[in-house]
Amino acid sequence: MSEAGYDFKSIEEKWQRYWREHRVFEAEADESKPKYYCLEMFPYPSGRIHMGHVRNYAIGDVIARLKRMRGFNVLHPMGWDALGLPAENAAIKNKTHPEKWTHENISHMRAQLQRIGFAYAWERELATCDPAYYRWNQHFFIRMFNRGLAYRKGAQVNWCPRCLTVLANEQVVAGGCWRCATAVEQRVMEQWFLKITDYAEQLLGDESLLKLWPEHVLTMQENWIGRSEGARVRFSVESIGDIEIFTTRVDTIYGATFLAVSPQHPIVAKLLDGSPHATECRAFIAECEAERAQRREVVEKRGVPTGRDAINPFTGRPVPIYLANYVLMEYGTGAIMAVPAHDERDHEFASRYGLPITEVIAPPDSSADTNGVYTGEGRLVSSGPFDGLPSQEARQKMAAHADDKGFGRASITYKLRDWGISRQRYWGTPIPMIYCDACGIVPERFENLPVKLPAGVEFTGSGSSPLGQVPEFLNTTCPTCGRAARRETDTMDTFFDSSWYFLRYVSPRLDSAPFDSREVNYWLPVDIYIGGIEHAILHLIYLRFFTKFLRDEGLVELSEPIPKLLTQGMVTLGGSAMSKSRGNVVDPDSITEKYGADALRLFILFAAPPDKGLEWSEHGIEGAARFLGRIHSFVASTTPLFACRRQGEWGPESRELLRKLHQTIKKVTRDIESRLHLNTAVASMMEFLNVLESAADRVRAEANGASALCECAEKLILLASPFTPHLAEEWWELTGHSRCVALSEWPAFDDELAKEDVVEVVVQVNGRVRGRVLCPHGSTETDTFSLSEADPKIAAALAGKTVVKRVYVPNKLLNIVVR
RNA sequence: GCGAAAGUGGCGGAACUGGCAGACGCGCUGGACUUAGGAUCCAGUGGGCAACCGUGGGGGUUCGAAUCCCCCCUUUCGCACCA
Repeated sequence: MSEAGYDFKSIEEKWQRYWREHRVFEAEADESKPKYYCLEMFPYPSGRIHMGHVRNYAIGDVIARLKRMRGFNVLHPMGWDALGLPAENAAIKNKTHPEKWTHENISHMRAQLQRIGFAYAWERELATCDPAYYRWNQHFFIRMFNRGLAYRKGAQVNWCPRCLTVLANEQVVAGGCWRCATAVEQRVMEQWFLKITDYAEQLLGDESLLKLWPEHVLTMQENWIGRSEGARVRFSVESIGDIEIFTTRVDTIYGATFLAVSPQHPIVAKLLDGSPHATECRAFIAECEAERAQRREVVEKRGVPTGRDAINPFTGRPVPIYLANYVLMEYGTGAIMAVPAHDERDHEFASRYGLPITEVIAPPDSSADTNGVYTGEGRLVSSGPFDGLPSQEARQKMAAHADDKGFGRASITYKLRDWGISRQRYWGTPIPMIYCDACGIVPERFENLPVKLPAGVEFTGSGSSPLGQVPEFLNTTCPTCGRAARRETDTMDTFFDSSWYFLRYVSPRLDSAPFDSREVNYWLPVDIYIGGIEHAILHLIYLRFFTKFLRDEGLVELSEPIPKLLTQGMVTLGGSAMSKSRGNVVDPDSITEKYGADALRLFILFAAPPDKGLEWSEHGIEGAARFLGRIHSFVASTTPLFACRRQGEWGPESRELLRKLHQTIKKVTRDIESRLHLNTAVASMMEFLNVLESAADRVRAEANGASALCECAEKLILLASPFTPHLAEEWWELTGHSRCVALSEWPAFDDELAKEDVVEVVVQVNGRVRGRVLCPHGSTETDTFSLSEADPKIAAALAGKTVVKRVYVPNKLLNIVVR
């Protein structure tokens, strides 16, 4: 026996074995039953399970277990996001192969998860590093290539000098690598990209199908996609050509007093050719490059004149062209029209260099203090034929005008860029492309997949792609012409792997296809997806994109795979995230060792609602263990009574207790199923136990009291079972049940039984509580008022006053307004 | 700077649609049992002697506000020259 008063260790082992041997949580498609697909984000096998995982998976486990007891055919799988950098870094450091390191971590972490008793369909476990899995990554990649969705281009990329690889824009956080925070450099490399931008509009539009996603996640995605409506307009430059700009405020174009071009803009070379300012410009470009390489934060706006002018097609007048460090090559067209009177950035630049500021928008409220810049809307002035138009109308007319005259058009621009997936690393999915001198870039044949990662690789960390150093891998023959050819040596971003794993779970061992469509049609969509908020943009945009691609390929019927999302909050200790560097990590194993898995699960669910942050507390878990000990004692004391059979009516004490029981069943059910407030579900079970304990002696003393106590014990065990499954099984068995509790039916609540016959109505006088009266349920306002007048305290508050008004909320409150 | 969310006892948090603020747990105080108690059980626990006062601060709407509206402060998280 332990401190807890029950031998959790052997109880946990016993039931974990039982569940495994009886395949209790394995899932089979069954058209005769409604399905429920409960999914949690699979972990990266870093080595150990941490508290964030425990919380994430405990939340999912309660939901999955409850749904099973509610009669659903539940799919609740688990797997491993098993490719990625840390394995390779460990390989360099420890001279172990990434595969070995990964598999050892998986074994350890699987055992940890099993010790916490999560109800997973383990037979469906998958790992993305398995060639049988990543084969389908390659398959999908080739289909994307064939569809024109995967393409190669030389691009300026984010390069992490520490991880020695390229990072997607999404993986650059505040100028640093998302994994190691090393300052990211810019390099130009040939890369594979996926045309996620083709789906920008759908990704936005289909947000309407995601009503059960947290609002802020959708907002983050919208901001990330960054749709802007505006216009593109071409300014001509004598003997050079056109410079196209993008603007959302074409209504201010008459106020454009200069053009600002990114130093990286391809036209710069032509602009400088023969320009007297070429030397200064080149120096400026070099400076900007140096600054960008260092990723210096918020630089002041600077620039140099190119000595050339461009013609504003609306006014026909020339404006000087500047190179400016605040114009991004990656967004829009890499060039802007600068309107200092109506844009703060342009204003700052113009003020610095003494450029003219021409006001063309009159604010609706002329008294508005604009500090020299008015960025709002208004009526156009000094804008030729467009004078007097309101901004919005002017934008339409001016875009149409540009279109008519052939120098521009209305246009939509997105912040979202194509997804760069090439990684110069070993431990990822090989990109299944072949370079043939005769045929060019050719995909591997489908029947030759998977292109497997070669075994004999040296992990030196020296920089270039490890796969390029393996001749047996690198050298191949062209699938088209049969001549000698070279393989692509880059591997895929691991977000590719996790973009479709939820589909693989439905048929994880299938060899002939990535997934069985019948199974997909049965199990999908995912009914609830639970994971960390940190994936709000990356993973959760990619998997939406991927699903739309698969739909367009005819492989799935869905547009959105996950209609309901729960983002759980972080687990903190001392107010900050647990991390090795801070030295504030609490290891789940040490907790299960000391208090048991059930206490750990219960506490982590009780301490805060799932979507909020959770502050870890060792004291808190003691409270959870105490609660379990009390149920254990109660169950033990009730066990001998289970032979009793009820005869006749419940006694008054029993009736009262059963009322509380049914109120509790109602609340627990609702809190889990509709509100996802698992913390209050636990609280109401605790509340019920408090009532149960204090009433037990009185109840037992009356007729049928023993039956009432048995009823309470039985239902309480069922309610607790999703939270503390091992003890619940043990109690269930102790009280004489043969079928395991995990497969038992969730208790139904009886509204009639739950209803109070007598309610306490709060009586206020002028909004202040002056007393409480006991009334029969459903009493009228008049009856309640009469009762109130009889109460001495209330009567005192009413004495000498005139009742002006009464507000009555049946069964709850009576407010008497007096003067 | 922009955007979003949140501020409730000593602490984590409850209060679902505007209707008893502080459920439940931790901690604390006192007591019981005990060789012992960091076990268990019982009682108490927002502040104030009271009337009363209390949900970050100030206004407002309402019979009634933690909840709705306006202004301010603080914290957290996103985005951060996106034209």
